[in-house]
Amino acid sequence: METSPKTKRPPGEPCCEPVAYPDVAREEAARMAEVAKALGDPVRLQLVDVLRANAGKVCVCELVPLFDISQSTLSHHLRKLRDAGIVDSERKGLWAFYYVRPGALDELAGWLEGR
Amino acid sequence: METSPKTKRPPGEPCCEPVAYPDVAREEAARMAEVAKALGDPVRLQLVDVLRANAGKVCVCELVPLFDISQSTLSHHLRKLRDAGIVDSERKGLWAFYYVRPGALDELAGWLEGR
DNA sequence: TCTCCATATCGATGCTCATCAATCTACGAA
DNA sequence: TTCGTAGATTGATGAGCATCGATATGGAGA
Repeated sequence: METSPKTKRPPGEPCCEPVAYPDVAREEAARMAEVAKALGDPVRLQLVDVLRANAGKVCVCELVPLFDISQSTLSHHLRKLRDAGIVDSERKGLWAFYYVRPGALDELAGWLEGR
Repeated sequence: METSPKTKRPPGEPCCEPVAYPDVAREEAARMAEVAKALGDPVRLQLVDVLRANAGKVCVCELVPLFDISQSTLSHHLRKLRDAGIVDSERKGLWAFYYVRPGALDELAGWLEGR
């Protein structure tokens, strides 16, 4: 946890129970935070929502008209989601089909539910 | 959904099923994205983890030594979490006790679980 | 081959973020 | 009222982000 004291406990009465170390480890927290960060944009969250509702059937050309952003910006968001490991894509000829990777949201979902 | 076409469908065969509108509305997506964004930092995610594990018992002076960041940075993170509606605080004398607001994570958790 | 189309990438821009040291604000105790 | 302490705020800085238009890539069809 890299615990290096920045303030020393006052000599008097303590303010609360001993100490409270985080249950989740650094790497675990880093992984989940990365996923959360990728979902921390309304467009990307809705993208995941659409992709999840239409598993493997949505191509980018159908995604573009759903949002008031340029095609290049949408492509950028899809890349962010892919870099976070949330989605992946498959090309068929000219078109690219995106889908939510199975289990990609499980760890974060589980933690949010309180394990 | 503010659907204003940026590209026109080609006249030939369609690439996929009609269209796929997002299930989650704009405001819903914006709310959940705000929460996700606040959790999109490893320190903040671990902060929520600690606070949740020690409901109402952890004061800031116990939080500071857990992370390798300055006191002012920690305070900044706590404020972000409060602004996102995830945590709240209560002062007792010199000390401030933070806690996770009940139900604050429910909407996002529910969506992640697939409703 | 040449051309058109879907998608990705690039480069620029303005905004937001995480971080720190320094300072400010309350409050408790002496 | 004076002093020390817990926590918040401020101001600065460098990094990262969302967005765009323009351009590149690469497959399909003529």
